[in-house]
Amino acid sequence: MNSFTEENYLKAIFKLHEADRLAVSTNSIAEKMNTKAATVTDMLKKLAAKNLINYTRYQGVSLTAAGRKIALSIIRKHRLWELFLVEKLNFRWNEVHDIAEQLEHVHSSELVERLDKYLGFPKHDPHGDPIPDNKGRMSPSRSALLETGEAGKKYIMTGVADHDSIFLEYLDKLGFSLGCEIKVESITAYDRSLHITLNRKKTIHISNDVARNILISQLR
Amino acid sequence: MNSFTEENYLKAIFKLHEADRLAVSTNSIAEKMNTKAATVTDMLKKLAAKNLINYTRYQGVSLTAAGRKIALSIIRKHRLWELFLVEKLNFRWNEVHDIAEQLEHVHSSELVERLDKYLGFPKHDPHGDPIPDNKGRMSPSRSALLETGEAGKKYIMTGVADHDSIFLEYLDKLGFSLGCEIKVESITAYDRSLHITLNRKKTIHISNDVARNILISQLR
DNA sequence: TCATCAATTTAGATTAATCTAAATTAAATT
DNA sequence: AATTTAATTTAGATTAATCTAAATTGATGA
Repeated sequence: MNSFTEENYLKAIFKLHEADRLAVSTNSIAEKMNTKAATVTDMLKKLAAKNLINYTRYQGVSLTAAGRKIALSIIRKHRLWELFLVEKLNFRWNEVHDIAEQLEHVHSSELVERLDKYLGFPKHDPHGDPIPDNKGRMSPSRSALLETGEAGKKYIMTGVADHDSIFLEYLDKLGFSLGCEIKVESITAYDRSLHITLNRKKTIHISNDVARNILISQLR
Repeated sequence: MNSFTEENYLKAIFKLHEADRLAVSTNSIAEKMNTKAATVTDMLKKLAAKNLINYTRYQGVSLTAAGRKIALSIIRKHRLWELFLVEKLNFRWNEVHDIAEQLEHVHSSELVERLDKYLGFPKHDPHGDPIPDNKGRMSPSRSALLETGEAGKKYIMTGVADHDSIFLEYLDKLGFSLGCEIKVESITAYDRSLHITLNRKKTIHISNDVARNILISQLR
């Protein structure tokens, strides 16, 4: 069995690799995990000894098949628990991350499968992120960002790129929610801020910073 | 915040004190926690330094109000999660203990309160044990043991004294379940084994070992 | 009362995860 | 190619939880 810490390192490496498809550096892991590079090096040696990562000094790391499998199972649990918290216990989408960080480390494959069934074998979590199935497969979720939207066109919100609670709460307040319709009315050339209409009801103005963190798919 | 380990020690001390109302000995804790006495001594010093237990060398320990509060909150979480697993995820009563041992250490009072509400503010877990409320209050559960039952009388099963999975599975197979009606038909003087009828349907024979681990209340 | 024994504690190590500071290496710049 | 710089690793400590073995203490019973 692997410790919580090991599981968290594997998850971090998976996510960093997902973000930019390169070999993952020691420093980037240290930043993500909120520790020091020296600590990361020690852990990398340990994970390499367990054949969970490919590691050569100074060269960065990648996950082995075994490491990837563990990372995906943690992400699966995290996202299932997040959905449980929102759907069944009525938490809001900005309140569930920290609790799911703990729940994701509960070891019981039976529990995960039953939770999955209880939730109706969902494909996405409350932030629109895909939930891996028990084989580690998940939809690639190649969504576009709202900042690439064109004036006059309509989109559906499919997720967020920033999962920070502050950001999510702000989106809530503005009226955004997963699946809402977003019509781009106009784009300001100067700062790339947008005027948009949400669900044909409410027209608001958002900065490019916000638009860059909202995932959309085209509505035809 | 307290570590999982500290929480487990507090829970163990609470349960040992509950069993026999005496000061709890180092050895009994070691046995319950599956560690060595020396390890326990170290931990007792640590818990005493945090004012969670009253400890004087060679004298055994008791919980302070603060320690008791933590122990009860862990037990509350454990029992709520067990009920969730049985009621919502359809686990059987002998499958939930190990998973609840993990879930009980998830820190989030909001989560516990919402879970409690989701389950309808239950008073008992799947084994008939009382669930402490968020103030730490719980019904004393002063049940009698089936071994004290009298021939010809009827009882309701209210819980079990032994929570071992093997025992629970055996009870299942015999047809016992929480709330079932038990009529004591006869008692064999020699070995104190019992002939009983379950739910007016099925008459079986059980040893005193089994009867000693079933909690009942009189049916009037 | 005093010797004996069982329970408990202390002493000294070990392992996992972390740190700081120093050393090393690879990459970038001149 | 040589030098500088930034990233990474190593060295050496620290803390929490654990262990074994030795020492101590309190209780028991002769």
